[in-house]
Amino acid sequence: MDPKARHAVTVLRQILRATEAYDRIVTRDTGLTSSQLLMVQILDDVGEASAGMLATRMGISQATITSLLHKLESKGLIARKRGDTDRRQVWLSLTDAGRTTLAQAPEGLQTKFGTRFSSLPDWEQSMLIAGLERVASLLDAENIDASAVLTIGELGGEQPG
Amino acid sequence: MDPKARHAVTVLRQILRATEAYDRIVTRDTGLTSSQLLMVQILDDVGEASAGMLATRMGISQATITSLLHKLESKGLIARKRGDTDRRQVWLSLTDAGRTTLAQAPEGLQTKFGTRFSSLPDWEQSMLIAGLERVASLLDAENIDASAVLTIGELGGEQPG
DNA sequence: ATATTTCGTTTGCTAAACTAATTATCTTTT
DNA sequence: AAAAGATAATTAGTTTAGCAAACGAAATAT
Repeated sequence: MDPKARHAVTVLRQILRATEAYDRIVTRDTGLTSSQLLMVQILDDVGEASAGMLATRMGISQATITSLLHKLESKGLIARKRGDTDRRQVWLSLTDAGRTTLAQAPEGLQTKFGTRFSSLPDWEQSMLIAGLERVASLLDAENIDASAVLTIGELGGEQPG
Repeated sequence: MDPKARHAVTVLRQILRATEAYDRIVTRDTGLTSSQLLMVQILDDVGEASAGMLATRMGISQATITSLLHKLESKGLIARKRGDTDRRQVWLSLTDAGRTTLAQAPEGLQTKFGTRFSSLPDWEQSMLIAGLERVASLLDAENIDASAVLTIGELGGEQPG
């Protein structure tokens, strides 16, 4: 692999790591981990959602949703309600406490990074965004998902699925 | 928050999520998690490194290095050797099996992001890396506290601590 | 010689995420 | 209507990353 490509990957990982470290701070401040925060934010967005919908939207499994839900429920931030038409479903929504917490913990990652970002000169903001979008397109999860497995399957003996 | 800042955050999220999804695929296909793979790659790069150097380079704690090391050692990919001049140090290097695995495994990263990235014109590669590093520094700034913030520029009213 | 620092390891914890199996409920098919 | 199948959420159990704190061993400073 090109040295530059490798370097790019390294920096990407640094960003990941920085974000994680960042998350820890947010967690300390808000009492919510980033996944939990995201869940709360989405619920604030959509008002109400079933567990499965959240799973899809967050890109994680239902089991993980359940476990996040436990935590948020025990903190009193989310309420659950059995579905009317379909009693298997569990509808989730923010409690008042949830909304309050969200209002106080405004946007976690967004605030600080956003503030710093906003203070950059306009041309640099544009440039960074363009770069990030480029990287995102290079990473593009869907594309990878479909084709990568097939490509790689030829490597060794084992076949996923 | 600025629309641009918000947008930047959104794209950043996309990148994070894409990367995570990506990691899962790489892990499935190579048998190495992304952290493990990175460790192997670095060792391939530098030939030999002490545990502490790896920790610094990877941006994780020594304790975590040790635990990754255990896994890679048990897979026979990495060998350890006590330092000659300083016997506290542990020098790590790839075994033949490690090199072999890496030679087969990198398809995961190469075929997609790496290949795509490598195919970009050189100036764009440099630009993207610079942008990523900038973003990393923005994310990191909060962590590293006031001193780093100054390096980045006059940012705004807020003072950590 | 003694104290301090440094390097790596161990221990013990948190949190996310997965899979597989289970329960409860809906939907089809017979 | 009863049996079979599909779907929603949960539970159980596992893996992995990561950290901090305590610790032993070795190097360095006093």
